[in-house]
Amino acid sequence: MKRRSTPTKEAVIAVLNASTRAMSQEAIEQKIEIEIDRATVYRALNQFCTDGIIHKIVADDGKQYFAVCKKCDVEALPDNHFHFRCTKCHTIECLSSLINFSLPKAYAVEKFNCVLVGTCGNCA
Amino acid sequence: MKRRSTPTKEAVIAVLNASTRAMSQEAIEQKIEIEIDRATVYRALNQFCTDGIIHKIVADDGKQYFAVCKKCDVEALPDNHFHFRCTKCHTIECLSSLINFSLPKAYAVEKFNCVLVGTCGNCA
DNA sequence: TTATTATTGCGATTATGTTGCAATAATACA
DNA sequence: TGTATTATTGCAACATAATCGCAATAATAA
Ligand SMILES: [Mn+2]
Ligand SMILES: [Mn+2]
Ligand SMILES: [Zn+2]
Ligand SMILES: [Zn+2]
Repeated sequence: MKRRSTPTKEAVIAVLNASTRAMSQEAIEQKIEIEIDRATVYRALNQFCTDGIIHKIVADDGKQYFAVCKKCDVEALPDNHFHFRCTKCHTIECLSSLINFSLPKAYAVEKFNCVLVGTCGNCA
Repeated sequence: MKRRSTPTKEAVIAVLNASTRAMSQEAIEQKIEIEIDRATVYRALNQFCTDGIIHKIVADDGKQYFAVCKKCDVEALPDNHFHFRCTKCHTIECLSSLINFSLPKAYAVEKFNCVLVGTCGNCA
């Protein structure tokens, strides 16, 4: 499907680009000046995911978080890094440390969803 | 709170003990002979988690999975291992490989929620 | 300027999990 | 054994996160 540039999509990606953290739909909506419907934000986010512009993390709080994560595009597999969720300031960030793992024979990994949970440096 | 032994709780833990995989509430309910309400199953599962008998994984499909995971009780931190979710047979299993990670200064990890997603040996 | 169709807002819907409450039943103990 | 205590249960209602259908709107190409 062909893509169109719209104020909504520009606003969403602008917020993510300006953030050092992964953000939930709710957090994104709060940062955006204009009013955008929840469903529309999700549609934009899912589209960006499909297009490989951002990636999605599902955290242990059951929510989806989205991040641009500029560092990880050199990796063979997408999202091959840990994330850290701070239970105090309720943020998620992409860590630079790559994921080391070993698998039983014949297992094949396609993607990662790895979150470390605790207290971040700011909140320590 | 004092615990009581009931047919429901026995059934739930029996299913998990008999399984090599982590299971969702839905999967557990299907394995149990008797009819048990959804809320009751969740209450049993949450109680077992509180008591440290089982542990919970939130996968990238947004669902909670529960497993006994006998291997991990020697670890300092709970749940310090990867999980593997097979997108073909819709199961999650605890892997034996421990999680190696490095953190920025002053960060403190309290728990893990790490899932590798792909195709398992059976489905390869 | 016009036609095409991607995008949007809105409401409804799905999916997963939790909670309040009265009825039930497991346990302790007289 | 019989009784009191209260953990547990089933049911319905609720909560939250995310998706979907559809008609209206607007970005793009011709
Ligand atoms: Mn990331
Ligand atoms: Mn496990
Ligand atoms: Zn923090
Ligand atoms: Zn499989």
